[in-house]
Amino acid sequence: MRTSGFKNTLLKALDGDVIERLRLQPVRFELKHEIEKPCNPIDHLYFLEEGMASMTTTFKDGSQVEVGMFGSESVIGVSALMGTKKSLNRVYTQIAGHGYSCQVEDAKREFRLGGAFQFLALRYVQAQLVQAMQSAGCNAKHSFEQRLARWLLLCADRAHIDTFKISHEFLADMLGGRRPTISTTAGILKRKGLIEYTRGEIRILDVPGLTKASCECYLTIKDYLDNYTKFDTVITS
Amino acid sequence: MRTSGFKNTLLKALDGDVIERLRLQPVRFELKHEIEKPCNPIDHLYFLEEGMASMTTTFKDGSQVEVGMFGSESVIGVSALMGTKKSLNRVYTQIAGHGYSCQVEDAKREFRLGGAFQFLALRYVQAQLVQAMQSAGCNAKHSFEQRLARWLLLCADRAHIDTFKISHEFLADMLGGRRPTISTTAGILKRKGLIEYTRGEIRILDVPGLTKASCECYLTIKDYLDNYTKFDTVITS
DNA sequence: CAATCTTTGTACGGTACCTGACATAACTCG
DNA sequence: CGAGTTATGTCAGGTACCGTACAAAGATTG
Repeated sequence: MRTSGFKNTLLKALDGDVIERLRLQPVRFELKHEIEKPCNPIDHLYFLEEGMASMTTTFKDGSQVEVGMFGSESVIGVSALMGTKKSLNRVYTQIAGHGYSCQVEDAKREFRLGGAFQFLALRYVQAQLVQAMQSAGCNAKHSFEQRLARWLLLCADRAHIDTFKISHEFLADMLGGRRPTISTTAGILKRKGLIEYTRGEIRILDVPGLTKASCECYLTIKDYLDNYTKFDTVITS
Repeated sequence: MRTSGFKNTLLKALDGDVIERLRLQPVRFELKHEIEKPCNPIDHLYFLEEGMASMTTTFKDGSQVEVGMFGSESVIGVSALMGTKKSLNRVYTQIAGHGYSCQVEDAKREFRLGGAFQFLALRYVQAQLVQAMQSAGCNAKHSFEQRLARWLLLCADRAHIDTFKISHEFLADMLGGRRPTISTTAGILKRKGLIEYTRGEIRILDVPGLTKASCECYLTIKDYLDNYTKFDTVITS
């Protein structure tokens, strides 16, 4: 019997000898820690075991919008394997947690072998692309209520928890809206009995209900993130 | 002296022996031809020499939003190299043109060699990701006028032309808006002297002016698409 | 426990875009 | 050249969200 003990989707799928070659180091991720800064060199890849991090695009005026989430299914920094030396976007911890780090050189060496690690890393890049593309469509067409519901559900799935510390202010930033809009929208979901919240903390009460309040984007992204390692994932609508 | 004669960024950058192994076939792309259909198997990669194609996400209600453009800098179907068997999105010709096709098996074989083709394909995937991520942010935060200007400029850059046949109806679909909104917005740009148009045809008159009317997303995406083959591209803001 | 800071509730005028409808103009084909 | 089709102009009422402001309530610090 071989239980690797990892919670991370990628690490779980890799053989012991690959894991050894990656020379992983345990890491803790504190709240609001900036894992990648735009234009800064990427020197480590990170595999989350617990917690959640967001990737955002930042505009010149300082505003930002979320374009992807990282949880225990993710690798942070795969773009380094794609030939990019410097990070394109900001990535930072939304929910504190822990995981493993790996030197870029070790990851690149393993990637070049063309085995399981390459396969999984490429599949994960594809998953990131799906997230970004679906977000692009979603942000153009769906209401705040739908998008807030989508965000809460995806966040809960990434971090495997139903209660998280997050302020309306931050949610507004993630969804590309204003804080008062989030407050009223969250109020609507609360009155519907789908969530409850107090100062700085939100709890999901009714997942099916919230799924119904969200747009199809939630399930599209969830399905892909849950199944991207499988050989021939197809998202059927 | 070695001039390959290709206009496609990737093909131009590849050695003759790689080109031979890819066993390219010339292809014409008719207007509104669907190059990839969602959930359909990908069996060819396409390298555009002239023309422009859009990738869109399609929602259950049939509406769609553009998430990426393909021009002479692109490869269509790279996700097949990332381990995906079936297309995730719709890709179709917006401006008729021509290029080359390549069997997925030939491309995969070449990709596995880990040489220049792999390098360039991976860089291009990264470029697609940048496009999708920037679009996600742009769709959330920028006005229709900015986004329309951005679209026209990117389209002109992809296809290397300043006049193209496209209806307001299609533009509305691309940007995720309604046709009347496009008509009024296009009217504004026309009155500003930045573009002119007649039934089904738009011409860009003033590129710097249109750039000013667009958002920063135009230059961010353009810079990346223009330079993704270079070793250490950094988008500095 | 008072002072301060952070987070949330709420209100209000303004604007961008939607929804739907109808009119007009241009191209296409018989 | 007339009929049908497709593309654009425009309008009017409605809604979602913005921008800003201020008040209230919970947390934190001295």
